[in-house]
Amino acid sequence: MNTKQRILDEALTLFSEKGYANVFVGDIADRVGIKAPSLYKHYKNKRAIFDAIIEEMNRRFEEQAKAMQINGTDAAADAGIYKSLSEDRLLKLGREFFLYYLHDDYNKKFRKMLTLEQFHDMELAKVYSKLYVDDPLSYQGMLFGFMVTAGVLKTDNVQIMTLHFYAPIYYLMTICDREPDREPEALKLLDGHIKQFDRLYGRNS
Amino acid sequence: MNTKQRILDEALTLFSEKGYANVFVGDIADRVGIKAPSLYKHYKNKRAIFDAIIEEMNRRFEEQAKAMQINGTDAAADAGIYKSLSEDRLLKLGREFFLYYLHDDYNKKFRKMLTLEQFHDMELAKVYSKLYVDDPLSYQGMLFGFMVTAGVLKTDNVQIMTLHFYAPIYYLMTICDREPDREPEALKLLDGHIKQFDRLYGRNS
DNA sequence: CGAGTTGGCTAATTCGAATTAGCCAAAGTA
DNA sequence: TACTTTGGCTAATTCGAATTAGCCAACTCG
Repeated sequence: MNTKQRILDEALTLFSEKGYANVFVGDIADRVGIKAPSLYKHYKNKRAIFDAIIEEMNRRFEEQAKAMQINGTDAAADAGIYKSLSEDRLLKLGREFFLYYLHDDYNKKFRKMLTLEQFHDMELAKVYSKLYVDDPLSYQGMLFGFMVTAGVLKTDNVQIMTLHFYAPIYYLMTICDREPDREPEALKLLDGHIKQFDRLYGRNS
Repeated sequence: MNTKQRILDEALTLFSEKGYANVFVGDIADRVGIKAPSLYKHYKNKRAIFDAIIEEMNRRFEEQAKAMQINGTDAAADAGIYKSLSEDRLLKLGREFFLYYLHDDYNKKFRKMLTLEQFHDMELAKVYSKLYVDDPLSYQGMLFGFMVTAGVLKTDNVQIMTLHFYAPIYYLMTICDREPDREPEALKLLDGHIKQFDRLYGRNS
């Protein structure tokens, strides 16, 4: 009954593993448990499946953004919560963020798919940059801005500080996407990174 | 006469732009200025072209590694040169490294191609990680190790410090690969990053 | 010189994958 | 109940792209 959605899910899985061009309509159909021609009852053609995935991601993303904005303004109003930020807490937050993005099935697959398709047209490049480069940076930048105001972090350039926090996380994430075996190693580095970050920028530096 | 090499060059260009699966043998032939079937006088099939590109990269890389090893041991012997490292000099080095990797035609194309193919098999994943993740980190880690010894940089964890230096460079490089228009922005961030890095880890921090 | 090799070409051939045609049963609905 | 829609299937069809066959001119070197 929800075949239409199942098609998107299975297609995303396949696209994220092999890239759009290497996935056959028949592969998707197989995984859904139908025959290739049946798939055309739901989508005009292969490309439409891909486009629907991108659209779904946009939809999900906007929901999430809305939710985060609410959190954000709450947080701004109540800057007090940042004052209590200890190294342990920063560590926990960083790790949670990392593991969520890394393991969340939908995020992981979508990110891998976009990685493989990012050079195909400008629009996809923009989506990639937005989701994995610019938005995380500006969101974290906002949080760090509060923390600087609250005196928990010290810097005269929040943007660069945020880059110093996020770039290693991004770097480690790409490693894990490519070689999942290396996750333990990456997690160890992540901890080292955040601890060191706290030492460099934290209250008592 | 050097058609065989021209094929590799044009194929690399195309693969880096569109990915292996979206490039037709005829496209490559067109750019070389021959007909598709003629191409088979030089390579057994399309895959063999791809493999030859990878092999060539391995060859080039080993040459370069050899050259760097010589430089490396020289440098170790003469640690004095690191003592004179100023912020300006670090900035210049970082920027040169960045721009070289970013613009050097062969590096750029090969990196983009691997980006698109990295999930197709473990071997390619390994090549990617080696070239753009592990080797830069360990090479720069070595240099920074000397600098720490020389007292130019201060840290109790060279590996994390190196991650803090390299991850932003990697992050900015992926932006420029995806959206070349953003290079000016990336260069500004690069400068900010290196200056801040120097302030955080440099002699007078 | 003259046989052989090289590297190009045109004209097939093959083949795999996307898509269409057209049938049918079950579910929904007037 | 009878008509329509939905979503599945099998059997074409189409078509594009990789590869092969087989021809030929130019170069190579004994």
